[in-house]
Amino acid sequence: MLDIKLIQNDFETICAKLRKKKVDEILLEELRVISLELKSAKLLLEPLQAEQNAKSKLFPIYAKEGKDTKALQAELSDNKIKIAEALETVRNLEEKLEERATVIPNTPDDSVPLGEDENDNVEIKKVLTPKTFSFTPKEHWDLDKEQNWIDFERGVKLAKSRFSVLKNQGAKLERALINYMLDFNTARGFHEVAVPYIVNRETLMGTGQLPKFEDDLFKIDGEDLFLIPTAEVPVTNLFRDEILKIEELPLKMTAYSACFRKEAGSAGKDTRGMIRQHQFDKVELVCITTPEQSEAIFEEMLNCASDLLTSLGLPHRHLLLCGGDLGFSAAKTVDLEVWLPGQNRYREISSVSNTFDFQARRAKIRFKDENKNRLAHTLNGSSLAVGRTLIAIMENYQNEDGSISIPEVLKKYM
RNA sequence: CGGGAGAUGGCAGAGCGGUUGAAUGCACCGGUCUUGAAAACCGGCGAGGGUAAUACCUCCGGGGGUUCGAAUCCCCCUCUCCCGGCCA
Repeated sequence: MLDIKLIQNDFETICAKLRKKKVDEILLEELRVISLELKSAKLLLEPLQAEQNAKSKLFPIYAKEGKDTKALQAELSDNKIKIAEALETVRNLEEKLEERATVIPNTPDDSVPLGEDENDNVEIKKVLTPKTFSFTPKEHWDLDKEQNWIDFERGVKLAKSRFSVLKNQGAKLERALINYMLDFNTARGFHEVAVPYIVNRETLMGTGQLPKFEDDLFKIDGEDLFLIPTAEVPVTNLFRDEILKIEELPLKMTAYSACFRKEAGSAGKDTRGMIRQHQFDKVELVCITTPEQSEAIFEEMLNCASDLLTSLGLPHRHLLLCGGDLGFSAAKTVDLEVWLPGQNRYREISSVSNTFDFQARRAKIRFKDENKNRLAHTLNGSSLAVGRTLIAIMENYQNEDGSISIPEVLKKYM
């Protein structure tokens, strides 16, 4: 959530920043007006409450002195009605403010380039050169005809489209990748956690998926519970409503989880193969830091994911997302795109984001700094999307006879 | 899913209608003492809003109600624990 004080005191700056994310200024102006109305409504309410509190305390004193309380009681009964009215106004405004503030995205960092969509993202660097094949490399679904690692048809039978089944070496490679990734991350000081795949509304509010993106989530029928779209949600919320000790920071965590996404709005996109599924595996990095540390930790997370790809021998590039392509909660995001020789293009395989204090404000994740409670910074990044890594290995490690080699680092996991 | 008990500050745990935002203990922070540490003693120590700083307001699981006044009384919900059933 945005800092309402900034809306009140530095409106122009917020507007300028959110222009990068194409947020309608009218929404912000509305927010500003409501917040000011709320402020004055409270100024009306609080003296009434103060009076009620002070005068109510007179009753035991009057009783001791044997004084009559009739008049006082009448006066306070009257005041009570005024309080109820003023309170009603305050509550309505609070509700309105909450409703509007929670759907405004995070402000982009100054380093975020201007741009409309993914075409305006800025390539920072390429890592590893794609190898040249002496034959025409196949796409993973063609390779699979030979390998029989992925069963697309029966995935659909069991659930619906965009579900698949892994078999044989495919299933084993998936498992090997998860273990390898977790080991890689823990060697770099990230602590492993295993979290629930089903979370409540508050948790999803905390990281920003709700209230705005409910349609993208699988909801449990009859309960106010949802399947997680990423481990970022439960892991970040581990510290919701907590005040951490500054010495504990940065908190560096890594978690494997299955992820569930409705992929609403991506009809017709990536319908072939295993690129875009309703259920996929991912190993995630989540950090909670002080504002002072967050920039450095962001680089550390990015390097971790990039080095992981390098260690697997997978060529990739770093893309700095432009304002138009930034996610709701992110202030800054670098995507990692892996080279897929079969598709002859780079495809997203990781996304590392710094949300600054946006999620921390929503989730009330603070730390104590010299007796003061300050909002923490939260960061998240994939390291990596497992299914896409599997595909990348298939396509990059394919041989002319249709067989697939296993990357050296994974051999001991197979 | 059935029967019982409960939810209070970082933890433990009082309070059960009136200067109680909350006793006490532990933990924590500062000080005295000590070569240093421990012990002992003194002081501080929940969160959010508001203010230049005070005042002041809100919060005792969540929501509603009774009252001049609620942590305390009533209703609903959620969660936790114990007993039984079911089950990885």
